[in-house]
Amino acid sequence: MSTDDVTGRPADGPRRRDASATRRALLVAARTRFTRLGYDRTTLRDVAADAGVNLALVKRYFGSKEGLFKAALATAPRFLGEGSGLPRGRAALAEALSRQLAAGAWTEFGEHPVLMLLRDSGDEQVTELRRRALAEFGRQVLEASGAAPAPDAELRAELLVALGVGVAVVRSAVGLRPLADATPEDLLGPLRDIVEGLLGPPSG
Amino acid sequence: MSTDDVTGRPADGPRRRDASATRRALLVAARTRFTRLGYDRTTLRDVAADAGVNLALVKRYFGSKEGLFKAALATAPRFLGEGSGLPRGRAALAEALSRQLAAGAWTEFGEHPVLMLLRDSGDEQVTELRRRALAEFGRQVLEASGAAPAPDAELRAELLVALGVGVAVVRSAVGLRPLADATPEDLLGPLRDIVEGLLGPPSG
DNA sequence: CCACCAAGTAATCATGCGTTGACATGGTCC
DNA sequence: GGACCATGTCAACGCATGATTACTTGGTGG
Repeated sequence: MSTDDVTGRPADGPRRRDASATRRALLVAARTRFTRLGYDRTTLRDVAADAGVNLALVKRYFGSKEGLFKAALATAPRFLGEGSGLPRGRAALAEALSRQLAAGAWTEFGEHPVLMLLRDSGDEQVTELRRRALAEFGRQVLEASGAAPAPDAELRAELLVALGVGVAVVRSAVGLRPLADATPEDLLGPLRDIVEGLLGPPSG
Repeated sequence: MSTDDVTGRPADGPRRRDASATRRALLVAARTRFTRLGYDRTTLRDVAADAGVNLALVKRYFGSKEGLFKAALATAPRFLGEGSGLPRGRAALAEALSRQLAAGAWTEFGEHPVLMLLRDSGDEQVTELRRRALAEFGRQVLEASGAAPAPDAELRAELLVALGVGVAVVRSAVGLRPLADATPEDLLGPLRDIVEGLLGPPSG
């Protein structure tokens, strides 16, 4: 398998015996490979090589491949909002969405971070983590949109989550054009229309 | 690995020496496992066991695992439209979408067929197939929606494709609720709003 | 300077998997 | 019935990979 040079390794200077740096290097390399290649196609040997570190150290610091994967997953941003929550109002929501979806600078992941979130290690615990992360995002959308208490408001919010997931997949993993090449500005108009259509007439 | 009994094997009667039936059985088993588990976690031994067939026969009939995968992929429906194209008009489009996305009876795939389409074997040729299939779907959407010749009409159509992909992923692979439990009727209203928001005021 | 322990290394093990080739068997046509 | 080919079976190989163990190295505190 052994795909080479997925990440431009930080070309570290002569760092010697720095445990936390080693940990960090492994994590960065792991995120990139897991995000791009998925769980199975990511080999510990490649990750260790990318990190410039001995293979056995992933056992020392993360216990196992699964442990490394979960640690990498735990560093995934909350997709949108990044903890700070989504901006209020639908126009702002649409804009935040378009920015996040079109951003190209995911150096820590190599691709859109939501792909890391979708990667499957086969562990049910991981599936649950993913579900929770996306549900949380749905909640933020619901809240940010100043939702009318419609009975299907939650469903509509999750459709927006699904849209975000789909766009990330189609852009990063499929490369469908023109979607894959669209800039935040290109995306903004259509996304605004979707948000307004989905969530009802503008309210903020 | 060896997950067992992913598919309720057809409990075939004493079929003996029927090449085409063997081929078909392998294909059905392969579709289910590939769709549910992905390429890497699907083992030929499990597929053969599901099909009630000897392992070496996949070499005979499909040459290799990659060959089996491509054959399985080739049987994936065109996602929507199923060759016949999408119904004309936006209301009909929204309805077709909601039906396809909410359908539960994908016995040949075990999950929504779009997941099969997203499965990655690492082969670039497969990526291209996928791109083509989704692009084709985008074209159908564009055409079915009686698009105004807006400069970003294509982009908007592909956003609808992305939505479909995202919903399939979030429903089948993530299990986000309430989205995962939504019926076609539940989906219809919100989808209609999205379609109309995205594609402009109703025109058919 | 020395002892000690964390950090790092190298070699090896165990296993699961795709692939392969040699062999058995059934059905069909002369 | 016998030859012949398609169909199906069996056992094994080779390889990649995750895991593990025994060992070395370096720096830090006494």
